[in-house]
Amino acid sequence: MAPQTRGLSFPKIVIEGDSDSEQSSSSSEDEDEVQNDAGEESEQVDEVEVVEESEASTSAKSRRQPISISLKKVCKVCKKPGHEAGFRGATYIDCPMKPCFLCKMPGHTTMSCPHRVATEYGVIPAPLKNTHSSLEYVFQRQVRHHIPTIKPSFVIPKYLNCGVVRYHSRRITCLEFHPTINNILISGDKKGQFGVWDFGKVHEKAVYGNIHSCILNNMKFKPSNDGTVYGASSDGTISCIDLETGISSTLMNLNPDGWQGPSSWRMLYGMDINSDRGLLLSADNFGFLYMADARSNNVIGKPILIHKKGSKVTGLHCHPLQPDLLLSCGNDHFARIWDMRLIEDRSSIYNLSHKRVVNSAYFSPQTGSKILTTSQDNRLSIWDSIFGDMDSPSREIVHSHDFNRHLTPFRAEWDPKDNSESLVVIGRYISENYNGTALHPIDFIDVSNGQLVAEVMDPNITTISPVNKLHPRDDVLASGSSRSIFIWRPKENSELKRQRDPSRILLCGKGEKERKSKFEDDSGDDDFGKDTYGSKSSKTKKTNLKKSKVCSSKRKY
DNA sequence: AGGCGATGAAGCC
DNA sequence: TGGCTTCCCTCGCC
Repeated sequence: MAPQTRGLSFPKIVIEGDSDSEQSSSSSEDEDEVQNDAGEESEQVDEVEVVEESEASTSAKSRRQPISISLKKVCKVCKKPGHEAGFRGATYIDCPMKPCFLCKMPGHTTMSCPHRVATEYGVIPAPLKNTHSSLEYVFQRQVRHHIPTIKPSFVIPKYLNCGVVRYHSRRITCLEFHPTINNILISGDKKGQFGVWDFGKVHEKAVYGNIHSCILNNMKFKPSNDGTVYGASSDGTISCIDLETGISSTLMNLNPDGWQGPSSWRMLYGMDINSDRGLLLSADNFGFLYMADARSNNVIGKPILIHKKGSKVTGLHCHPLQPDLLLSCGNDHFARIWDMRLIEDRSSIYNLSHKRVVNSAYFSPQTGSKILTTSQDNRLSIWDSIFGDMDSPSREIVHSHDFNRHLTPFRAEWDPKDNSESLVVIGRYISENYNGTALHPIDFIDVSNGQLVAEVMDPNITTISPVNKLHPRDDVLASGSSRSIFIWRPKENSELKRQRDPSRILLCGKGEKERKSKFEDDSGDDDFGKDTYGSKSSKTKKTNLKKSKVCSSKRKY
């Protein structure tokens, strides 16, 4: 990470001997070092002590002491000696001086975090569901525990079916399934490029690069014409794209005068369509909501301040059944509910408070009675309008998704097919050691009880998958990981041969020809896993490959 | 293979 | 409020 290297790039190096202070401060870990050094005498000579001190004391010490260079290893996180944080093999060791990286509470590290080891993964029980008497407790524990849940088990698309590697030239920022044609997936990236992919035919794909000039934050199909897609971008425009031709027109432009500096450059993030009212809604990085007529494509009215002035509105969602309700979320740590009939500056009817930035907020897809939010405090929150209230979430689920730079923000998404409105998918930031490889799974969580239903991953995909979308009709998951897109299905059986067909994993971008020819060489190989997939080439992961039987190739995704 | 940087928010003064 | 520094598992390029 850049800040780490920056912090250590110009250390003051003190050349000193065994000063009194040094000896007295030596800890048990220093003793370990001594033991190690005893074995390898040559290392002792090369040791360099890295200390942050003033120039004066540095020169004074160097004058006084005979030259003996010693290197004391310090933790790269807290810069203190005695322990080290970082990857050991494929397992990340936390700095014990910092709060837990997962739940943010002090006193333990991620390794021993109760939210990581509990069977009910990361669950904070709903406040209203707590037992109030011992009798109730006995009932809950001994009777209710054995009552099976009355709902069908979830179908999890957990097998990698096909993918396009390096499809986009920058990281994926959004994905949408076509509302009527089953195998069409559209995608947007950080550069503003727009992709259309027929994952049924795998090879049929197109990327259009001249529509937006920077991040394509959100896309929506036009309800009255599913051959048209709207796109909201950080270039401040909403585009109207024809799916067949890739030809687009600009519906809205918030920066008609071009670049006048960062304080005036408007970027559009959240977007949704209210088909009952024929409205296209979008919101910007200064807290304002914009509306346009979805039929005439004309902008309607003035911008309305819906979040803290100057703060980004990260998402918008219209209620699936009640056209008068709108949900928004933003950098002001709130998700807010609005009545479209009365909407004006700061007129929200509910404000759902969070501890950090809210990445997304969605009504449950069928009844809209629940709200799911993803916040950068590493918690998913469920707000239940029937069995709870809007003052506090009816459930919070601790889940690792708090990385806020260099990755597309994580957004927990409902499964639109789940009638119980409880299955949710979200990518995981923190990695786990799976057979010696550090992987970042895509998590399926049952928000009715907080349990982790499934962790979806493939040993060949070592990058984080922040963008995930479940198909509106089929048991299909689309995931966006870095510049690549993957399709997952629930069964291997009949798909097995197809899945192991290398031609179902397309390689694009730089080195495409070379890679393709290599694939052709490999195509005769029965053991697909051995030679057609690869893994990361970083130091930690390379060592892991020795242990991993599957990942033995130099090639990577 | 290692350094670099694109980036965004929090927290401090 | 604004400027500056810091920040724990990125990722791809040079």
